[in-house]
Amino acid sequence: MQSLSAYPQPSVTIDCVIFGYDGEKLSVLLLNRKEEPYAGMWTVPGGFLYLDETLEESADRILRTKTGLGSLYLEQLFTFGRPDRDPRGRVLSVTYYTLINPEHVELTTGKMANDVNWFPVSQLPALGFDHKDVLQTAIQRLQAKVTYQPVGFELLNPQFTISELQDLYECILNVRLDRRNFHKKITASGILKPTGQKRLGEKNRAPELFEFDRERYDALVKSGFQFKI
Amino acid sequence: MQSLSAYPQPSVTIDCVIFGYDGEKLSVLLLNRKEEPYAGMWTVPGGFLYLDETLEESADRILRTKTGLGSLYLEQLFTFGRPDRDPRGRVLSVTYYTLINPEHVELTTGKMANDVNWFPVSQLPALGFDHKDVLQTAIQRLQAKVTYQPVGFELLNPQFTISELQDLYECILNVRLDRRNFHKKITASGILKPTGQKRLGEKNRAPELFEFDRERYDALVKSGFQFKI
DNA sequence: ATAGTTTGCGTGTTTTTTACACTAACTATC
DNA sequence: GATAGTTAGTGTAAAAAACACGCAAACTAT
Repeated sequence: MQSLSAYPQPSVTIDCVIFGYDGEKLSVLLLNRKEEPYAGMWTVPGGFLYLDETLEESADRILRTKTGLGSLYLEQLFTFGRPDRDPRGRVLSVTYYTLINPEHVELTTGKMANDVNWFPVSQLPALGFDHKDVLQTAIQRLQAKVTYQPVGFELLNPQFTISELQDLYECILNVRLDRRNFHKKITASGILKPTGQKRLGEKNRAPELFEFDRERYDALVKSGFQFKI
Repeated sequence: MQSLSAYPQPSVTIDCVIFGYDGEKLSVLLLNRKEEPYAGMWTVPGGFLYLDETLEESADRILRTKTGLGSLYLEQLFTFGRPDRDPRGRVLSVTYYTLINPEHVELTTGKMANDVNWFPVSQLPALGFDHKDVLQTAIQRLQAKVTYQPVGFELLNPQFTISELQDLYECILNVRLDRRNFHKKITASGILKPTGQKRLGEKNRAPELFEFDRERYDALVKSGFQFKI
């Protein structure tokens, strides 16, 4: 059995695109780099893979260390591998992405970075490495995914109104949807669990509060159901 | 600027799932391994990444060397990275997949393998490494993709009949479609270019021959068109 | 009580999907 | 060269889904 060291070995980083939705706009979490290369520039949080951890474990560790976020549900996005993408040498980047509600988490700037911050996807700063490509790929994937799977519920409070959900969809897809048809479609889909409660206190009719019915959703998926907006 | 060698480096292989459709069934190209680990078992064609080539260039080189196939349109599938997936040590696998017509290509068994052969996806042999997972992921991806993008045309002759196209879709998706509705839908989509010719010689009405109109398809995609079966 | 606002429900219209019938065109055979 | 057998191509009606709205109900502010 031939030894692995007979073959040249690249370095591998795990980079994570964290999308955030604050009720108004879609943002992404970026780190300001303290070290070369690209010191002072912004990048998606990432770090080198250790040899004894899975890709997902690595992503979790890196996010905890650099941003204070942990236990996120991450989905693999793409592996970037242009030979010149890192000036230090050959570095592959296995990327992951997820969606969170920025108001539900607390950020901690790890000691490797100058700063950690949210940027609206419509106003991104200059990015280091090939992270512009990474973000573009992530946004495309998110848009594609959101139309046929109920992602996005993580971004809302556990109890939310249909209008809040609609705002989220409009924001991610960058479209405008008819309020009444959205209401009909989403309630008919069977994945919203009515709580029977209302949100009072606003200066108009109190909307009903719903929860995402994951059990029901999983059951529907099993029997061939396809979520569609 | 810190050196890359401060971090442990895994090995990286590129593995390719080559689907083939011969007019009847969906198959996949497998190699019988000559060397340890998993000598004598079947795996998807793959090899180690060199440091000066892109991931796609690597895939192309590996396929040429091991199967004789070159210049295929490959799409990235997933990166597998369980720490125990290779007994020799930490090896990531960046996987690619594509679809070809086995009758249009000639296979060459590289000197690293005992044999190269097609296997129907419904009758797979025991597979080395985690290639069972790789194939399962690839089939799922292919099925998802084929429903909203016109992949599959590569598997047919440049000129094909609508029935041939339908057979292909039924085979990949493993469903049965109504002949007349399929005909209507696919001709209405505007991505088939009529050739005005017919295929004679069979013992029934001669069907019209079509070509895939890639120009028209690209134009449609640009203006927001979504192909759907 | 009333005005202002947003929610929830209803309804008619258009488009898409589905199911199925029938005729046309080709080959093989007598 | 007529006829049977087979698959190709077209049509059409019903069902379902998508779309475009109207309107009353429910809440707050005044």
